[in-house]
Amino acid sequence: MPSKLRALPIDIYFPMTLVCITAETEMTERIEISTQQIVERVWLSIAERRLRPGVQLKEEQLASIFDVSRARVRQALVALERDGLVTIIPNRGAFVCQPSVDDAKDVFHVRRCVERRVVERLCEANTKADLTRLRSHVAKERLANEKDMTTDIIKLSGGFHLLLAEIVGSDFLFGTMRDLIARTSLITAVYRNNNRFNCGPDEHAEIVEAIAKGDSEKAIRLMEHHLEHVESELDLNEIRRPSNDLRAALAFSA
Amino acid sequence: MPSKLRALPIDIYFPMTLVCITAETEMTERIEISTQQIVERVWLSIAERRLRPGVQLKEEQLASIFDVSRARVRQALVALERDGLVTIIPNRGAFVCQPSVDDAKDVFHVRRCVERRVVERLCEANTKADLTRLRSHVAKERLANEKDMTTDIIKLSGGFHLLLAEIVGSDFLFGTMRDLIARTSLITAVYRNNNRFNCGPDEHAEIVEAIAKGDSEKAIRLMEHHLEHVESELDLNEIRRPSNDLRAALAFSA
DNA sequence: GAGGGCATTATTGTAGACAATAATATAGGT
DNA sequence: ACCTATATTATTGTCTACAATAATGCCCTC
Repeated sequence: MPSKLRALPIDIYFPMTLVCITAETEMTERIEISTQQIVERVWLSIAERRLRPGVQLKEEQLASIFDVSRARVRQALVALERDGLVTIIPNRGAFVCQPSVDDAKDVFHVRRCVERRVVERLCEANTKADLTRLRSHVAKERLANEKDMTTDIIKLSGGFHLLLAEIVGSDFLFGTMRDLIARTSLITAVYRNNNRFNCGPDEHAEIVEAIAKGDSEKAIRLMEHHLEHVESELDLNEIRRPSNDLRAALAFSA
Repeated sequence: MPSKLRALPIDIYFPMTLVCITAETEMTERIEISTQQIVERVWLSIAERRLRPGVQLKEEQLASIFDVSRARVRQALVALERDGLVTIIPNRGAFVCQPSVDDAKDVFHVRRCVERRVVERLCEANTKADLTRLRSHVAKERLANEKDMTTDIIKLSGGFHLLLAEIVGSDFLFGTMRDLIARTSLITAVYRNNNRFNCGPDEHAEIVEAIAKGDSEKAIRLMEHHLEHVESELDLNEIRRPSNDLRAALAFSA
């Protein structure tokens, strides 16, 4: 939410490699992992549905998995709680949130409201550079979809909406979108009724072109339709059983 | 933002007494102060303008002032950073944020957008109990204003907007409003050009009555006018010099 | 006298040990 | 056999000491 966030490229928020060992150094030499990186790794694991709602994130377990101190894990958990992805119960621990059906509707309602405004502002004012960024992003999404790279698909489809907010230029809106997308990921992870992750690149492409033409009315309609589409793919009855294999869930998917 | 927040009464977020020693117990007996309480105390100090932007919040200093361990202070600082009130620079420390003029405009823009929607929804659906709560809140504001109780005025004037969001019933909106109000407090603390704190109770009362009548158009107009009024009282040129007397700033104002 | 490098100091960051708490298993009584 | 009280265990919460880092002041050189 603070300005420093927006200054960084989108990819920083969704890094793929986290515990990486450079080829030059010995295997024994380990790269320190930051709090933010722990947050993002858990974020991704939740979004990819490897970490199920209700699972307890035990501090010591996480500490040993990431090979950091418990203190840093604690910080990361506090941050995740603020993002609405985990719930911390005092003296009990941190658990992956189990968003209710009402929570889901709430999030989608706010998204409709906020993204409508985002698209509106974007139609009023946008540069060629903005459109280039958007189109290149959609192209990346297409590629990821074709190659069936799940991790990338998740990162990029959320990233599209984040990119829209970033281009608008409001730090606060950007932060809000970030929150909303994190929650949406959790919600789709819990309730989605098919194998598609979030939203497809085609609908994104249409929105971009509407923005390019400055057709505010059409862009808003497309965005609303797009969000309704995502919401409609949810099955709001099924409740899934959580598994507790943390290590497997946090492992690399590739 | 999580649901448990909304369940609590508003006052929990703005407690007056923090380090309190009950009359029955010995003075030596000290009541443990929680992380949340540290957050709120700093929050209030910033809102009351006793803690100026740019001031460094040194961990050890805070720890000794509140008589808690540094670990707990650290947690509080992380939380405050999430609220956008302080900036943490690694290996340097935590500083009270210095919102730029652009930040200020950004926050007010989003507030106009969000609160417009809140009022709109409130006009569509509200119960007698809701209106009673709102009116009684405004009454409290009036009282605080008459008696010139600065701390209460700050708490309550922010609390009014928070209450609106709470009644709407969206957890996410509520969380967003909480963020916005925290930032607004900081902004008005830095840039306001007179001695009035935030917004007066009269404009709030008008808004409540418009909602009571279900006059959505008027309510929205009043809210927009109200926010413009608050914004217009800001002097966006003056830059004030920060002082470093932490202990005095965190002391009770009364 | 000014600028740059070095030692000192202040502050944050980390780790590990300990205390407090809640969940679980166990034994005893009805 | 089942419920309850107690002991055990697992987990979180907290504190203290130490390491790493950045800012400050000093001295030396040009």
